[in-house]
Amino acid sequence: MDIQLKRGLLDVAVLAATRQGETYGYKIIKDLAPYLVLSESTLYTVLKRLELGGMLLSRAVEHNGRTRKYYRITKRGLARIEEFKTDWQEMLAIHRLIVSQEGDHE
Amino acid sequence: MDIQLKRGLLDVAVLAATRQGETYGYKIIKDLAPYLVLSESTLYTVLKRLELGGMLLSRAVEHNGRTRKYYRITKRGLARIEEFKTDWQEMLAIHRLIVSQEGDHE
DNA sequence: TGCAATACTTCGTGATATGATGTATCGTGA
DNA sequence: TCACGATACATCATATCACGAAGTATTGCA
Repeated sequence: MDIQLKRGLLDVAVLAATRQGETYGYKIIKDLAPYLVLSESTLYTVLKRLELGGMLLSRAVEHNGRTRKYYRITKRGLARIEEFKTDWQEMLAIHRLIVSQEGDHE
Repeated sequence: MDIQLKRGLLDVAVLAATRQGETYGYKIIKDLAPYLVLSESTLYTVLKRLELGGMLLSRAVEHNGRTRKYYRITKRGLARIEEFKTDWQEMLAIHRLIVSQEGDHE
């Protein structure tokens, strides 16, 4: 689907994926796949951004010889989701504007 | 509201604003203002992009000594709006994922 | 032995929104 | 008359961002 459209949901969708408890990058990709296709480079960029913004906390764990980074959502992360819900109301208004009034012309 | 969220609606909202007949940049800004705040630099960038993509056609008209560019939506522009409606269904699915299942943890 | 899956990282690129700035006219109020 | 806001469009520099490509390293299966 349209990249631009996806952009607004990306961060929040990743945050939502961490709500059920600690999880890690590769698993998030698999979990979100049915809803949202995102590449590894994109996801890890998002995770870094969210951690820098204080919305996620990470913890490195040795797993089968590889490092796995577990992420946990913070209060600020949860607040970000709430903020999204408000923004979504505005999105709905704009969406109505776009799909409505089709019979107005001709 | 969140810039990233707005991005996906920008082009389509501008297209929708041209559906009621020929209109011009400055008027589009005023018309969309209640729903979507966009600066002049953003709007004219969008208009140029849409025209390059064959979704809008422009016509320069002398008006009070200044040039005014009137825009008209094309078939491709209308198709773009239809495409958006499909994408929106996917958006709704992701939105449900984000706002739902809140009771799943703790 | 080779390939796919798992798991994370870095780099370069292209797309994009926006503020700042510029050009030009008209009407209004001090 | 002079400054300012509204009208109207354009360009440039900047910062953000999604993503493909490529790299590193292990496990397990054909």
